[in-house]
Amino acid sequence: MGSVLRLCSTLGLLRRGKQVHGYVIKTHFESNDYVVTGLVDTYAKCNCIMEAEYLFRMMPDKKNHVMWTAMVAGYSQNGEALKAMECYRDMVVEGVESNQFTFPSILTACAAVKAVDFGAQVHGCIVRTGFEANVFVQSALVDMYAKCSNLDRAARVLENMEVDDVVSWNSMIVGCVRQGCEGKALSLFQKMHAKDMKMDSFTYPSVLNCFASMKDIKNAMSVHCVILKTGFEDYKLVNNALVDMYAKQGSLDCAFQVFNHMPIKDVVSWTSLVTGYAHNGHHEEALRLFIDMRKAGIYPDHIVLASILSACAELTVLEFGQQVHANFVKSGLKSSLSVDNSLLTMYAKCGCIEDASRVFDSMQIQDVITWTAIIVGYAQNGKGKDSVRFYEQMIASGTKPDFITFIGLLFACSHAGLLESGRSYFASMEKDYGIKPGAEHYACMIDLLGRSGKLVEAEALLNQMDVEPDATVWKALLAACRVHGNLELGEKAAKNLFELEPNNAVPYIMLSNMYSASGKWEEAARIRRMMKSKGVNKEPGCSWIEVNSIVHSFVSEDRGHERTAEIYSKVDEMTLSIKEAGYVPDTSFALHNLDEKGKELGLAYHSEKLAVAFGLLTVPPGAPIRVFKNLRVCGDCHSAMKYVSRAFHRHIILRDSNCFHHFKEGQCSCGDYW
DNA sequence: CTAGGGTTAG
Repeated sequence: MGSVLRLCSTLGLLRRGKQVHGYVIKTHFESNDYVVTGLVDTYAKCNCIMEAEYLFRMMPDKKNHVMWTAMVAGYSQNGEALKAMECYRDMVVEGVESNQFTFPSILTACAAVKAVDFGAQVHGCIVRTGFEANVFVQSALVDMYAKCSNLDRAARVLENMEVDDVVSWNSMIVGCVRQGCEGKALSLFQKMHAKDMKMDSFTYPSVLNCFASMKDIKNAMSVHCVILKTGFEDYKLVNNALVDMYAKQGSLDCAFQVFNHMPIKDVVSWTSLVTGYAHNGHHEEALRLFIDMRKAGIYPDHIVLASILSACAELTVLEFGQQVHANFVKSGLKSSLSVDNSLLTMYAKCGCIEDASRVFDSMQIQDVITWTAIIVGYAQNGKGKDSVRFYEQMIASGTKPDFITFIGLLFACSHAGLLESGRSYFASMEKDYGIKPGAEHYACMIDLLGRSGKLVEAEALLNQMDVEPDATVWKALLAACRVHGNLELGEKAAKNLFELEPNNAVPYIMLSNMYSASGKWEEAARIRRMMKSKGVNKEPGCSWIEVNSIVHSFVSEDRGHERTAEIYSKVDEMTLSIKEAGYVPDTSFALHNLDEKGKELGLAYHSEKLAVAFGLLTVPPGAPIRVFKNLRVCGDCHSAMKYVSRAFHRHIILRDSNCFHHFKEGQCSCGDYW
């Protein structure tokens, strides 16, 4: 019976194991130590930890050390590290001695939950009982220390080993990679070669992972050759690591090639490709691959869901994201921090701050990413004061803010015009949390100071930066100069932008407009000519709206849509009724070389107005109209939208290149400052 | 009768 059970446990044969269990009961062997140990082990290996636990507990008080070990191992192998530790503790309390089988199991459990203190105590017992020469015990120690970020102690155990054990070396390499010590990992791998150690199918995934984070394509390709030569190309995990490594390098063709040659692909293979495409900016392709994965019958896991939701967030495709959310709920997968964080971000980026907030409220635990996401989300949606409220809650909850949190927080302060809070948070980040401000933080501060009319202070802050000002910093300064009519400083900012972003038309247009506004027509024309001669083109303004999963896009005075006639008469109806309510077209946003009537006509059919009119025609009453624009919304359109939201009792959400505008009952969430 | 290591996200 013992050998049959051994076979069942090794092969994971649950049904045959249950048959043996029935036979054990029939033949009254249910109190035989050897037999019950075998059953405990079989059930544990078949992921039936409850049954294993039941049999273990039903045994009379005195259980031998082998059965205890089987139970500890069972918990550990079923991902119940804490229970494994509890069980081991009970074993020690009962006075049962551990052996060379017990220690590796309990150390694995410690490694899984990074319980380095518990692990170190076990290490003490190992030394006391003389098991430290056992190679299984040693490798488990190396792995435990490495996983608990204690590379030094791991290395010490490794160095004291008498044999060159590939398992221990593999563990050490993985530990180094996870700690960001890729160089150490690589030199270990080279040492393995020098020692002529036999690599196995576990070595390659770790080493490839190392090359992936080092972006070392040359070495990676030669290892790929070795893999082919030594016959390791049939291992799924090796191939998954290859796909991931090539995808992370941006060599999507190579990644795809390896992927296509794999006879069996699992969710990890697909995820590596999906994230590879997403990271290289091909978000649509990532969504398409996700659909292909589902068609291939692969069920998504938490990781692929988190990636796909962040692709949805990047593309602001709300309906796709909602479907992914719905499928996640239906799938019965347990909710997880990473998926919830991605859902939260997706909703916030799509302008659904209420849904983002609902996700936040539903979460059992929040980490720094959660808090940062909600802070940024509220700020992007024009509710900077709520962001600040969440930041204070975060601090009260004991979560430490990081570099990114402060970008979100300062962004919130600047968009809400919270000058004093912004100043004090900016000072606090280095003083209280030791985080050195980066260009991103300075850009927010300069934006905040600029909006508050403190141009002198903004310039002073720029001059005292200890990091090189990047384009975002100069853009913030330029925007401030435009609002406050400071030509001289504006020229300086624009000139820096011409160099940093030579293909960006925005600084040319802004500077030219600033010249026009102060009557310097010659200068304005000169900038336009300069722009033309450098071949820089203004990106055409474009707005779009998603209705029933179809995207309808419009440019200014667009007549290409099949319902053009209806759309234009809706725009005219819109204009007429908001004029009655007091709207006056702001012709300062129109072209200069037209008379008043011509200017007004030029404004009337801007892309965002066409998209909103289409929304009024197609989106059911009561539902919000969500429009996206590639550029900043024009001032006249912004004013018109406020009136439309009141006259038509509609919540209009317009996401432009800068932020979300929530128009409701004649008001905009941005407070008219954007 | 009982034991150790690998790949995917943010």
